[in-house]
Amino acid sequence: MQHARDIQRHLAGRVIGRNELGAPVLIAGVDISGERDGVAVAAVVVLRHPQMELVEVQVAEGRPGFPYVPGLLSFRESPLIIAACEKLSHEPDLLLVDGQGVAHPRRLGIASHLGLLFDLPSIGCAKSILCGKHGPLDEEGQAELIDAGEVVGMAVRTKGSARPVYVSIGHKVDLPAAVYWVRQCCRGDRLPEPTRLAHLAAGGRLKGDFGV
DNA sequence: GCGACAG
DNA sequence: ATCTTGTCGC
Repeated sequence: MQHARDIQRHLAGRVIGRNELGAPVLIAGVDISGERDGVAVAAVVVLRHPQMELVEVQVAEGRPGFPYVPGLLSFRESPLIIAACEKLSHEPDLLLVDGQGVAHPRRLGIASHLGLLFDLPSIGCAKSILCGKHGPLDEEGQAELIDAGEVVGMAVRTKGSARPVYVSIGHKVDLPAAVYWVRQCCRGDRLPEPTRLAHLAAGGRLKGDFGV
């Protein structure tokens, strides 16, 4: 599917890497579960900073109309995630995504793609690297993620001695702000609360149901 | 040509 | 993503 890659190269030029994020109050996290009999579940949760209390949860299920292809994740997951987000009654100030932002071969990972579609500040926080490499983490537990000579993200140790997560710009934020907010959202877990809870919700294991 | 490869 | 619990090591 070469066309999908052309779309990414085109949209990448629209990503805003300047920080337009103030102090977000409503932070949304999105994630999608693996298929069950061909059906996947997308979930979006909205938390209120700084208490990180759950404000809203919405889900949407259906058949991913696109296979998993490294680099084309958004074409597989975005439709269901968008369906779930359209049910929200709360408009988030920031979107946290389980996946890469611009730390992507064509600089348009799913976090950037969703940020553009919703015209919302977004941040990508992935559990592993898609492209790029980095040296040892510094005293802050961080190291720049570099691809083709460009700093595309940051490896960030968010908990104890656990392996780092990979933070990158989604849209309308800069890297320092992205790293700052990911750290702000981590509550004793390696992954930020928004995406962690979205993951649980997508798997139908979010305790204390929210009318889902 | 041979690997690497978000979820 | 998924197969899968307790266990070895610092």
